[in-house]
Amino acid sequence: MTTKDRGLHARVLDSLGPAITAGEYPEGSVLRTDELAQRYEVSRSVMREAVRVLESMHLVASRRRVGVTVRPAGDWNVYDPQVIRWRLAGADRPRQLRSLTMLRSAVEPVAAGLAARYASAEQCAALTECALGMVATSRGQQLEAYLVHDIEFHRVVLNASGNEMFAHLGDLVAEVLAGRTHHQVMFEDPDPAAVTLHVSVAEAVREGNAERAEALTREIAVGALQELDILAP
Amino acid sequence: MTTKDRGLHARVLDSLGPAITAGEYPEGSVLRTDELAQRYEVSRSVMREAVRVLESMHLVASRRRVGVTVRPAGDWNVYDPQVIRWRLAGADRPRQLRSLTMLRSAVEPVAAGLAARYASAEQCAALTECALGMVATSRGQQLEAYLVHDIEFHRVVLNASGNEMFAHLGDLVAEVLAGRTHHQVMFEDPDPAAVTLHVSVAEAVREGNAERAEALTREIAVGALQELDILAP
DNA sequence: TGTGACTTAAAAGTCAGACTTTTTGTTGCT
DNA sequence: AGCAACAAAAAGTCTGACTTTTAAGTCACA
Repeated sequence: MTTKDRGLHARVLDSLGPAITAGEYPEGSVLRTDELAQRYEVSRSVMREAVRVLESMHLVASRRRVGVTVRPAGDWNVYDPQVIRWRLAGADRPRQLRSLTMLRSAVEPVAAGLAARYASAEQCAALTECALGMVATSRGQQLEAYLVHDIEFHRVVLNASGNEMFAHLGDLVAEVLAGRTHHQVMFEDPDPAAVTLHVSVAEAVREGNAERAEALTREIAVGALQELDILAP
Repeated sequence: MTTKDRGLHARVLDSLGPAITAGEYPEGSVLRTDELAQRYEVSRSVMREAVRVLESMHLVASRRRVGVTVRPAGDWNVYDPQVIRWRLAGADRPRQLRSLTMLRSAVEPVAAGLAARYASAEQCAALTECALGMVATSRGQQLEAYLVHDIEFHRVVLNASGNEMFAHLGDLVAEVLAGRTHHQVMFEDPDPAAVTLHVSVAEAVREGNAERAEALTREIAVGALQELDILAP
């Protein structure tokens, strides 16, 4: 079962979406629903549903008598998880990772500050557990296990901020961290300093020290930016 | 033409989308496509297209033999402009404005810092123009004109950051600022301090002083948060 | 030559109906 | 009580006919 059966239209999207975000059809290209339906061997109804979804992502615009035209990349819903996944799978993955990392660097420190104020006892416990897990797996080529704890750590912080917009960045951060581990230069064990910082953040949140939590998370962010050579001279 | 003719399915969405985001159908509610099609007096095909769009926004999930079930609010694509508009039009508008303002406060300072490094000459000019426009309209009940300049100012900053994720928050910030002017206590002229800060940010960006631009924008952000009573005791 | 009104045709949009597939819940047997 | 077969409900799919919008071409007239 290569393609999970979420319906025909979804299978079409899995192919057409990445093609568009990869720039395979340049901005302004005109597609015709009937032709697409033939190409993908589905009925027009199914193709129409797929087009409607692409339209809701602002990837294309459908106009009578002209067809389905590909919109400029600047119009795309870059926060749509689906679009993000498609773009991360494509050629401009590095560029995408930079954008996402910057966003993360801007938001996470603020989220950590809020978490220090609003985190529940359970969330504090979860955070500490994650930090300890990171420490435990930080040496000896246990990158995958480390990644799991790292992702969970950041997800808990974002959730604990109490802001739904921040919380929704959890999946996005997960993608970035996974991408870093899997596609970046990541042969060695993680930076010990980063591990320590995470432990300290958990501590600061537990103590309710918002300013410290924010400052420490900002240090983590700086590290993430430096990894991608985004730094001020 | 009350409802612009973007197709039948769009008209259905204009009604069904807000109903769902307003919590009119509680989490877990089950809708049936056929019934909805009858209720809205459209064909099943049209209703299916509408459902597909709602599905892509993670507002609902469609499963065979059970129907179209409303997903928990935590799953919704809260960054989808359409969803944001629906929610801003609904009852939890205040809550929504808080979330958005927090996000804005986290991102804009960083964006301003980047803008100071990467803004083009045209963008610097536009920024200065906006700031001057704000000064010119800051007194004498010209709130609407002031708003236009304010929105444009922040949009230029976000665009000048060179980060597409930041740039895409332009519309969102516009919504927040418009909401603030139209639905908040905004009978008086804008705070003179805020106006001055905007002028200074334009200055800092022009000089390429990233740290100053960031710090000043952070002050603007603090003001925005204080307006909504989001402040540290 | 230019311009404005009229015609045409291409593509999306809409609809109705028949059929398929998956999944759930029930029933009946051991 | 547990399991297996069965029935029905709802989404999913396909097809074909029809409508609507609108870009583009055409023709007459100034």
